[in-house]
Amino acid sequence: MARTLEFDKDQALDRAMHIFWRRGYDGTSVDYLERRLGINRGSLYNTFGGKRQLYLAALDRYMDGFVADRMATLDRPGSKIAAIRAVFEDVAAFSVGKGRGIGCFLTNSAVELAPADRAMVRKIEHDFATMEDRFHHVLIAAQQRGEINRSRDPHALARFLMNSLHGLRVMSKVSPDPAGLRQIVDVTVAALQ
Amino acid sequence: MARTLEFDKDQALDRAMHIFWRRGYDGTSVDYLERRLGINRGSLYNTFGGKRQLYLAALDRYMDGFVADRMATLDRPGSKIAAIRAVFEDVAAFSVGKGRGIGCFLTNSAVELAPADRAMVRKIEHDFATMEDRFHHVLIAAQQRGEINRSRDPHALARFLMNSLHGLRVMSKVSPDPAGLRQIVDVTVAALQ
DNA sequence: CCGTTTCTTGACCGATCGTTGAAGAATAGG
DNA sequence: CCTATTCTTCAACGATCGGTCAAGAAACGG
Repeated sequence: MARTLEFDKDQALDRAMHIFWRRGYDGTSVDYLERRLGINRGSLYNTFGGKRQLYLAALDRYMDGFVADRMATLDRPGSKIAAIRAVFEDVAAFSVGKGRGIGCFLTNSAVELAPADRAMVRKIEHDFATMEDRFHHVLIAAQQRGEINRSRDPHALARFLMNSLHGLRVMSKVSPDPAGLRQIVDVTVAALQ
Repeated sequence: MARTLEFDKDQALDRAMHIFWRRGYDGTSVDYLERRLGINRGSLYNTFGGKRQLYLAALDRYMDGFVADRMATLDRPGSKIAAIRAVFEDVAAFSVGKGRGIGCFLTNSAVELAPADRAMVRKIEHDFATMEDRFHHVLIAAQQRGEINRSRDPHALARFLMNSLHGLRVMSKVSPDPAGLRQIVDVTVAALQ
C-alpha cells in the first residue's frame, strides 16, 4: 500500500540516544541529528514526532537498555554485597572508559531540563525510584543472607547507594580518574557493612 | 570626567548568579538577563563583556560566596565529624528549602557545559579540588583528635565526601525529600567512623 | 558653561533554532 | 497498470539567539 521506511528505526533511535546523552538537549540541533542519523528532516518528524519526543524516546531506550543491563548484575547468584560492588565497579569502569565524560543520561537530563520541564522531572524521578527499588530488594536479600546487619534500614541504604551513584556520574564528567572512583566505590560498599 | 554607572555592579552580578544557577547557561537569554538585572543590553556588555564572561564571573561569585560560606562551618571548634555533618545538613536543608530544585551551580555547569567547553571543565575541576582539599584537611584533624581511625585514607574519605555532596545536589533536583536527604547524610557520616 | 569621557538606549545585524508544507518518489493491493 | 498511501526531499517559515553600533544623556574637571 504505502512506501516503506528506508532506514532502521531502532538504529536511528539508538544513535539519537548516544547523541543526546553526550551533547544534551539544547546542545543537539535537529540539523545535527539529521546528519548523524542519516535521515532527512521530514522523516525524523514523520517517524519520531519531533525533537522533544525523540528525546523522550531516547530516555526510555536508555532506561530499558543501558540501565537495565547494568542493574541486571544485581540478580547474579552468590554474595549480594559483591553484586552491588560489581554494579558500581561496572559504572566506574564505564565512566573512565567508553563513557568518559558523558555522565548519566538521566542525571544530565535532570540537571539540564529540570527547571523548565516539570514533566521531565517526574519521568526521571520515576526512573530513579525504579532503580532505588531495585537496590532496596537486593539489600533485603543481603540482610537475609547475613551480609548486612538487620539493624540497618534498607530504604536508607538504597537511597544512599543511589546518592553515591549520582555522585559517581557527576565525578566522571569532571575528573574521570580511575583510582579516585575506585576509592569512592570502596568506601561506599564498606559503608553497607 | 565621565558618566557614572547607574546600577550596582555587585548586585547585578549576584542576580545574574542566581539566574544562571536556576536556569542554566543556554536556558538564560541575554534578553532575560537584561530584564531581570534591570540594566540595558549595552550596559551589560560594557560592564561584563558578554554572556559567557558574565557566567564565568557568576561562577566565581558562587565559589567565593556561597561555597565558601558553607565550607566555613568546617573551621568551627570541637568535633570535626560534627562539623562535617553540619555542612552536609546545611546543604541538605538548603536543597529542600530556598534552593529547592536548583542543585549546585558548579555541578549544573559541569553537566551542561562539559561536552562543549573544556576550559569550563578545568575551572570546575579546580573548584572541586579546592573543596576536596578542604575536606581532606578536616579529616586529618579528625584523625588527630581520635574521631576517625588512623587506618583510613583521608584522601579516599575526602573524595567520598565530595561524591556524596554531588549526589545530594543531584537528588535535590529530582526528589527534594527532607527525610530522604537526612538518611543519606546519616549513612554518609557514619561511613567515616 | 564647556568639553571630554563614559554610560545608556534602542534599533539592528547575521546566524541558528525547531517546525511546517508542498511536491516528488516508492510501495503494494487491486 | 492504476491508485491510494506513506515516505523522502527541500525550501522556507517565524522566532529567537548573542552581539554590535551609532546617537543621545549624564557626569565632572576646567
